[in-house]
Parts: sequence; structure tokens; C-alpha cells
Amino acid sequence: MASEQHHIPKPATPAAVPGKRELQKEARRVAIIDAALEEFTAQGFTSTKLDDVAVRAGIGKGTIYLYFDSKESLFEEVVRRNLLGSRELVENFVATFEGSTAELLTQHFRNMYLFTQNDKIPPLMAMITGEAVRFPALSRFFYDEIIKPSQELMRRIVRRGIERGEFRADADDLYIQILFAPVLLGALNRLQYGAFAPIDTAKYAEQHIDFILRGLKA
Amino acid sequence: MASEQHHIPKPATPAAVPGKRELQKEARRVAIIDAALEEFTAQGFTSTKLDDVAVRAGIGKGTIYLYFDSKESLFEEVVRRNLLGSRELVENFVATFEGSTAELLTQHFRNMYLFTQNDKIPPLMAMITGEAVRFPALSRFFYDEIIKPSQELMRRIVRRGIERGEFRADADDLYIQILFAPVLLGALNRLQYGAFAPIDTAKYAEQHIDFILRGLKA
DNA sequence: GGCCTGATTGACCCGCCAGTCAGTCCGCGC
DNA sequence: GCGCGGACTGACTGGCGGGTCAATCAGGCC
Repeated sequence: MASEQHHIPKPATPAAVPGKRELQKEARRVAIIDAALEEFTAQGFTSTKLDDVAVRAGIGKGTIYLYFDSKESLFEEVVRRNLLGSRELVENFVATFEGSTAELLTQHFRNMYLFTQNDKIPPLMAMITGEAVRFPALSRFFYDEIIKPSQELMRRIVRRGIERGEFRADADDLYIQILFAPVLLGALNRLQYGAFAPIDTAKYAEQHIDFILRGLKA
Repeated sequence: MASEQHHIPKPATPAAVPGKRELQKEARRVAIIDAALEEFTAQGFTSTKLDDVAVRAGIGKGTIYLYFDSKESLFEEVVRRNLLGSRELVENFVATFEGSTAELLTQHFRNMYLFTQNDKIPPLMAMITGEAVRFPALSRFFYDEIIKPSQELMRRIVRRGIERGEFRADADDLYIQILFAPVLLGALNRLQYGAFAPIDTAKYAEQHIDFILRGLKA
């Protein structure tokens, strides 16, 4: 604070030459988030010790605080990183699909099931559900970023089917959650009861898709 | 004891001192469980302080330990008390129903929706989901006592429909979760997103029931 | 009233852990 | 190779909360 910047040592083209430290920083950040995901999903938010996160990430605890303000903000970042993703990709797929809407719906649901097969996802969902009461802001974020767009996309598919005469017209105001629910619940069930009541996800998915098509057809 | 301030009991324990200690004990037990339910569902398991439970129950913290071994066993008892219940009643209703299976199914689902309308239930479900990782035994208990019987009952209804020629025969090996899921997810959704994305549960329920009947009919 | 016994209490103990910061390390520019 | 400054560390602190227990209270009985 004693001096204004009388000497700017910044070298040329900082973007082109990341430098060892720059690379390190992003790698650290990712390592912390990954480690935190592991710990949070295994222990739950409150029971997770930042010491354990640090050990898993191979760093000292203090370092976490160079990258994140608090345990809470780390948690939010974990959710953000792991759930936001392929939205554009999926929307594009739906927008450009050329076959029948039944096929589109089938493929779309298969994709969703594939997504929830990722081992990280169900524990994350469970955690968000469990912590929802104490993190209403997180619920809101989750709704705005994941749930709502997914519902809108699904609604678009249903409308497409109606317009083409494939689906019954009064499906237009159907609560989209009714279509979705088995995907999400299936994921949670696998997590909670999978050990002693295993589910054949492929069969489950096909039955579900078949069920939906029956329910929607004109 | 010179400066002993009279520790007149709180508003609790009015003049009513008719019964014996036995009655008092059961009442205390219930009071603790009720208070714990409130706190657990509002704060989550780990964040709930037994001091707060005690205050809410109008007793001292030490008293909780006269009735329960630990915070954990109190938690399990809360779940037990609030979710086990009307099983016989419901099974009897299904067993003796005389109308069409479509009517039976409709009524049964309406009952389930009614049950999940109880304000205690969704937070409890959310909590169980959230704590599942750390309490696998609770998951097991929950599955054996609630999920499995519910699924078996539903399966019986589906079979009844098939036998009477109302439902398609190949619905027999359908994953029952697919039918259930919207009920449970609806409850969780109301809890998590109800504040900013309200759901008309009655309409949701009717749409869901209609959807299921379409999916099942012969 | 006096006494016994079991119920109740809440101050206290103690381990735990989020968050801090003084000290150390090390890449980088010169 | 040298020293600056940012990156990193981990011992430490402060408070929190589960669980305990010595002290106290009160119902029941004579």
C-alpha cells in the first residue's frame, strides 16, 4: 500500500504462456473439488472434515482456504461443477432430431438414465435432498439450473409429439415431473437400497420408457 | 441454597397430576420424540442440538438420556414412530375392496397422496435420503418396513387387475417403483421447490393416476 | 411431617473441527 | 544465483455440542 504500481513486471502474453504456477493453481482447484466430492458424498456435508478433504487432495488444510471462502462455498462449487454440463449438447440433440417423437423420447430418456448411472450423481442428488432444508439457496440454484431446464426440454418434446399427432393433445398440461420421477427415484433407490435390493437399470429404463409412451400416445 | 431462586417449572406440567409416574413417563417419551422430529426435520440430523430438543420438549437435556441411549437412537425412534402405522388398515382395505381394479388403484393412490400431504412426511423422507449414507442400517430398516411392503401391496393390486383382465398381462414383472415414483418425488419436490414452484397436488395426483391407468390397461 | 427412592436437572467435561496466521517454500524475473 | 512475493503449510484457537453426574426434587408411603 505504500507505493502505487511503479513497476509492472507482468510479462508479455500471459494467456499464451500459462506458466507452471498457473497450471498448478487450476489443477489444485480441481483436485480440491474432486476430493471434496468424494468426502461429501461419503460422509455428508456436516460430517465431512476439511482435514480429510485436504489429505485426499494431497495438500494442507490451509490451502483449501486459498481457493474457497468456506466449507459451504466449497460445497456449492462441488455441486456446480458436477451437475452443470452438457445442457447445450442435449438441447441441440433434441432440437435437431429428425425421427418420430417416440424415438426422440426414447433416446432422451436413455441418455438421462445413462447420466444417472454415473456413480457420482446419485450421491450428489441424495446430498442435495438431505441438505435442502439448510441450504434453501442451493435448492433454488438446483431448480433453476437443472430441474427447470430439464422440464422445459421435456415439455418441448411432448409438444412436438402432440403437434405431430403422435401424442394425445391433453398431455400438454401434464406435470412433467410425473414423467421424470422414475429416473430420479431409480437413482436414489439404487443408492439407498441397491445393496440388498438390486435393480436391473437397463430393464427398468426400458419398462419406464414403454410405460411413458403408452401413457402419452394419441 | 440461600439465594435459591424458585425454579418454578415451565408452562408444561399444569395442575394435571392425576396419573402416576408411569403415565408421565410415556408422555415424556412422546414429547421428546415429537420435539426431536421438529428439530431434525428443520435442521437435519447433525445440526440438531439436543439442547434445542430438550427446550422444545420442555425438559432438561439430561432427561433425554433417561429415555434414549444416544442422539442416534433417538433419531431411529423418531423415524420408527412416524412412519410405521396404518399398514394393516391399508392392506385390509385393498384385500376387501370389491369394485374394479382401476377404482381400487385410484383410491389407493389417492390415499398415498393424502399420506404424503402430511407435513411431517416429506421432511422425514428427505432426511432419511440425506442420512442414508451414514446410516445404512436405517436404509435397510426403511426398506424392509416401508418400501418393500408398499411394493408388495401394489404388486398385488396389479396382479388383481391382470387376473380380472383389466390390465395387460405383461405388467406383471413391471418394476413397481415406476408406478410409485411420482408420489415420492412429488412430496420431495413440494418440500424443496414448493416455495417458488408450487404444485397443485390434487391435479398432479389425478394426472398421475390417469397416466398409470393408461399405462396398465389391457 | 419424615423418609426413601427414582426422576430430573443443568453445569461441566472433553473431543472435535472450521477457520486463522506466522512461518516456510519455491518459481520467476533479473 | 539471488531475492522478491505469492503459494503453501499445519499447529493453534475458539466455540460448540454430545454425553455425564452430583445435586436436587417430588411422588408415595407410613
